[in-house]
Parts: sequence; structure tokens; C-alpha cells
Amino acid sequence: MTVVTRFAPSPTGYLHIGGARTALFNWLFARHHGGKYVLRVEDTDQKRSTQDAIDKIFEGLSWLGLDHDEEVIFQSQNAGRHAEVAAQLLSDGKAYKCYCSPEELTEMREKARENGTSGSFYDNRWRDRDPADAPAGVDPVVRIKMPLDGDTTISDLVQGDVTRTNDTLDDFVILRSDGTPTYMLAVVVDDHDMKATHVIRGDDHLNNAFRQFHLYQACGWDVPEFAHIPLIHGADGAKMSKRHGALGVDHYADLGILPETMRNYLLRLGWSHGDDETISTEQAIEWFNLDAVGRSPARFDMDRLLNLNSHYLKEADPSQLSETVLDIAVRNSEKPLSENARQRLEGGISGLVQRAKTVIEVVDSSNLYLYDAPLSFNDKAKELLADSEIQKRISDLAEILSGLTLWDENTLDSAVRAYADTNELKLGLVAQPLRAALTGSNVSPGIFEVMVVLGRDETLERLKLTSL
RNA sequence: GUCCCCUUCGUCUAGUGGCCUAGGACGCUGGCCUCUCACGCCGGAAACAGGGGUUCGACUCCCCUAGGGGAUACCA
Repeated sequence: MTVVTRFAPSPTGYLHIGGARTALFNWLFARHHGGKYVLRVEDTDQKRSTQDAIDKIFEGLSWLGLDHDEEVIFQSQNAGRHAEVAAQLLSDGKAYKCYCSPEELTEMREKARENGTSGSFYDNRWRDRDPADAPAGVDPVVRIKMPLDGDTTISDLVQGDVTRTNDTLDDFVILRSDGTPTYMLAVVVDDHDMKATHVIRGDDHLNNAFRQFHLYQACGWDVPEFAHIPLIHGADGAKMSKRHGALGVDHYADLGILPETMRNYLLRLGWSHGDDETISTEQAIEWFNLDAVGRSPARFDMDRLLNLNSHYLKEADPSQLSETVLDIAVRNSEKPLSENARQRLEGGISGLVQRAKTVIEVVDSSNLYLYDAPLSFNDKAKELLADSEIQKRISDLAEILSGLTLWDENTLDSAVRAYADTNELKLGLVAQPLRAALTGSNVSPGIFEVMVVLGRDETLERLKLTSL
């Protein structure tokens, strides 16, 4: 039997971090078992579903690199099939029509709350009532008959055996009065039709599993394996929601987080493989299993994400990363890029990446390579360059450097050191002024590396412009 | 209220009865390296929610309490 998993987002917003992880786990599980991972859009509630949200979710998923198999399923298109199943259940006597008014329902709900004896509230008043009693002009809903006694145990692959007494399960609605299916019916029918073998989803669905379990039984279908993974909480420990900092994955993309970082980070939230922290996607596919999924909720930690990102930034392909940086720079800046921007960036990017945690930081620090002189100076650099003694050093250096025949780090290094030695200066007192003049900043990659990447002409030009 | 789930350093976690005077990672922190900032390296502080059992022996098993979370719709 081939494994079939599915990710079933409801298109009422963007793809947030929790959904992204659910998708990742489903994807990983399917890939690990050589099975299928399919996407199903739960748009049963047409009023709340928007095309925009659907697009955003697809974008998020593809940014994450979670490719799906087969055609995307839109749940709303199966409404006919759902209604058929409900009709069958009705004729089998496993479901019935309920003509209760909203007022009656509210009343029952309040009463149940007062008694405080069970989680269910519907009092089954139409369960065995003669259909002839049906009030005229009322469109009924269809309710499924749940067992009246005994209990139900779900053997969850993550949570273990979870048992619930059946009297806490009431006859829930499977078909609305307008004939459309509720979520509870739709998932069961669709999961069955698409032959899902493993339902991996958020912990918040654990309670639903009990209801769905009986729906499967009423239909005479096999119940899939369930795996309810703990939720990701916000910094305050509450379920992630739009109010609790659950940002869309696109937000992290904009911040300059790499998809591979996100995959690794999300994987480690709730799943572990000994002490391993940085886990490539290939390894993740090889190692992933449901046994190692923890049962307690995790909190989102930006520092960890950033730390992981700096790791993947260093592993990123330099020329590909350069392209990305160039794209962003062009979009953000009104200044024209230097003719040599691409070449310099590719030469200097490894030094830049060494000091960055996000793509955006790489973009910011790459300014020294992207534009030709004159450059702009930050306060620290201006302050340093204002000193006449420093000015002297820079023009001395400009002269010495212009006389060099070789232009590599070693040559530059020894020339500058020699100058520092003869003037009895510590290297820092020479290197910092150079840094200020060459980069416009007090922080940069190694100064000799900068000179090499910039090349002789641009280096000399910058020195000349600042030593006037 | 009721039902369900959870509880190891601040955070993510290792740990499946003796290997634990509880390990790793992020963060914090002392130092080294050093042309700045990073990186890297060496060190430090930091946790088994509480109480009962079971056992020769509990972080690990059971019970209770507390705390946290989730679910309680003709939403998904």
C-alpha cells in the first residue's frame, strides 16, 4: 500500500508558520515512504474563501519547495459527491433529518453548559422522531447518529492511544439546510476518495478525529492513520493566530530567510533526531518519522531561525545568491549600479555572507561593491577621516599602493604593514582609516580582501577622493 | 463549565528504569584570535512543575494537584 498524505489548508488567509510545518511533515512523510503528497483546498465555506488566499498559499508552498503530486483538489467541487454520501447514510438509517430552529439549538447549548456534564449539547430530539412531524417550510439539516454509549479509542501515531467516552459525542451536522456539506463530512469523504493513508494535521483536530472515526464507520470505510502534531505557539504561549505573531511565510522570505533555513527550522520544531541541528532536506527525507515527533507545543524563536539562516547563507551557491542580491538592490536603489557590480559582488560575496544573518543584510553590506565612487560615509567614517593626520596616512598609502605591480592580498598586506612599521603605527591605525576611505564605514570584510575585490583602479580612486 | 492534550535550562530539544553529579543547540556571558565587524576556538551561568506511590534504583512507570494549551458551530 502506498502512502498518501495530504495538506488541506482552508483558503481564508495566508500560509502561516504552523500550516507550513504541517505541510512540511506531510511532504516529508510521503517522500520518506516514496508515497504521494497531495494538496487539497478546503473551500467548503465559499463565503470565507478567496482566490487571493489560494494564490498566497500556493506561493508560500512553492517558496518552501514542497512540490505536490497530482492535481490540486478543490473540496467545493466535490459537493455533489458529499451530498450523495449523506443521502446514502440517510437511507441506511445512519443519519437523519433535524428540523431544529437556531433558537432551539441555542437553548440546548445553554442547558448543556449549565448542567456541565458533557461536551455535547444536542439532545437528539429528532433522532427517532417520526419524519411526519416535520414542520412545514423548514429546510432540515442532516445529522449523523453517533453511538450512545461505550467509548472510542484513537490510536494516534503521535499522541498514542486517546480514549473518549461516546456520550461526549453528539449527533453532529453533516449536511447544512442548504444542502452543502460541512467540513466534517467533506474531509472524511475526500480523504477516503483520495485514498489518504495518513492524516497528519494540527493537534487542534484531535477532537474532530473521534467524530470522523464514526463517520468512517457509518460509511463502512477504513479509517486512515491519524497523527496529530502539536501546535506552534506564539511567544506568549498561545496558539498562533494573526494576533499572536503568526506571520505568513512570505514575510520571512521578505526578511531574507532562505527556504532551506525555514525547512530545517520547522523540522526541528517538534521533531528531533538525536542532537542533530542542521539537517539537509535530503537527510530529513531519509530520517523523518512520526515516532520522533514530540507531543508538546513549541514556541517560535526568531534567534534560532536567524542563526540557522546564517548557516545556510554560507552554504548557498555564491553566484545564485549574487543574482538574488543584485535583483533586490536594483529594486531598492535609485542609484545606478557600477558596471563592475556583478563581478565585484561575486568576488566579495563570501566575505559578506560571513557577517550576515539574512539576505537583506547581505544586500545592505554589498553597497560597497555595487556602486562606484564617490560613496557615502557613515558618521564613524566621517569622524575618522576628518583628522589631518589620518588624511596624511591615506595619501601616503595611495602613493605606495599605486606603485605596486602585483595586486593581491599578500602583496597589499605586506605593503600596508611595512608602512605601519616604518611609522611605528599599529596596523589598526592604518587599516581603519583605509576601511573608512574605501567602504565609507567602520565595519567591513577584511580590508585587503576589499581592495582586491574592488580592484586597483577603484581602490585608488576612492583613496584619492577621500585624501583631498 | 465539560472533554481532550501537554509539562527537562529563557527558547528548541536529547533522554524510553541504573550510562544522568541530566547532554546538545540558540540566546546570554568570561576569554582567546584579530585591521573593524563577524566567523572560529576555549570556558561559564542556566532545567527534570509540586506531592504521593511502584521499584534495590526514577527525568524515565502509576495516581493526585497545579499550571499551560486545544476543542466545544448549519467555520475549517
